[in-house]
Amino acid sequence: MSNIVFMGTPQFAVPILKKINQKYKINCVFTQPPSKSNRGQKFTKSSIHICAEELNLEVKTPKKIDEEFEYLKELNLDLVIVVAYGQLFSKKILDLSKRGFLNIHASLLPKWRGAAPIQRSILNNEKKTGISFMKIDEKLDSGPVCNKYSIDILDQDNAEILSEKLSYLSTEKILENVQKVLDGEAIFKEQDHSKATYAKKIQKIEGKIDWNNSARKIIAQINGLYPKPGAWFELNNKRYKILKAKKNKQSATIGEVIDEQMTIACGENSINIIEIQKEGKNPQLIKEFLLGNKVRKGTIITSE
RNA sequence: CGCGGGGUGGAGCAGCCUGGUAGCUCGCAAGGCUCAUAACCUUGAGGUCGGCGGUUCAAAUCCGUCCCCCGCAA
Repeated sequence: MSNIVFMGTPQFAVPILKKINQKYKINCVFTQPPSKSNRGQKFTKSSIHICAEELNLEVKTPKKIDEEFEYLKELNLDLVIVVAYGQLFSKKILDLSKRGFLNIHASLLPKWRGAAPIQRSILNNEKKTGISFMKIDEKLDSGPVCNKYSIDILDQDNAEILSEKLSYLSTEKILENVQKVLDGEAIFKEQDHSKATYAKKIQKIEGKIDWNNSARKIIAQINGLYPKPGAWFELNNKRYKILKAKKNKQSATIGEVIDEQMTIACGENSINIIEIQKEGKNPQLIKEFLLGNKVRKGTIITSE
């Protein structure tokens, strides 16, 4: 019986944890500590935290992983599996596991190392992305890779859908990779560091739509930032988040509402809004939205 | 106690400030027009105005309280 610890935090990692739990005994699950968040500043547990409790697994939530050095050492670890945990590891910690720390990263490394690979790949209008199984070293997503699996990015893919697809792909491939690593049969190859690019954390301001951009770019922005933080604009001091949209060939003055369906002109072409959310309201299909919100043809939406 | 918006027929909203016959855009049903229609015309059904309590001759509207949804911020 191997000693395995799982470390992860967001929803993306949940199906993967469940899958591993089906086959292996997991000694403990590490995740980020509950933080004050959301409306009313309530303490919120991470998705993995909740899942681990449901699976009756032991949960540890150190602010800094080093706090649990002794605990991890006692476990006499064979393998640590890391999926979007959110902390870097020191050499001291990494040396505690015989087979190292196996990480799933949601990009085709060395491309898009870092925090937001899924969003960045869509924002950048890329055609494909994927997942990489790699061994963690001290630097950010720079360790050697043993397997990569790619997937096409479709026009209708937004960050949520793509995340689900990649998460699903990960669950399909996780067991065979874990087994190989445990058996010492996995072959890890050094990344080509000269080709590394970084997927910086998403900042909320990136969601603000600049209508001078092309429709293509704006749609990438809408899809890449769905559902959070979302791409938005302001009109009459209210914030409107565009959840789904598609490209339209018409063009007009930048930011102009071209028709009664709220098609909005961009720097190049225009976009048809499919789903929209006004601040304080639930998301609505554009048809429903327009029944109660009159946005007249000819209105100019500024990017200020 | 982080800031704020909202809960009104099946859907989306207005009305609330300045209490006094419940309205709009749709949907639905029936009929009409039409070669025909998602178009147009006529008629109709459908609402304890989130719950409870208070003020008042009278509360969707004012006051209190509770429940639920959401945006921002972190």
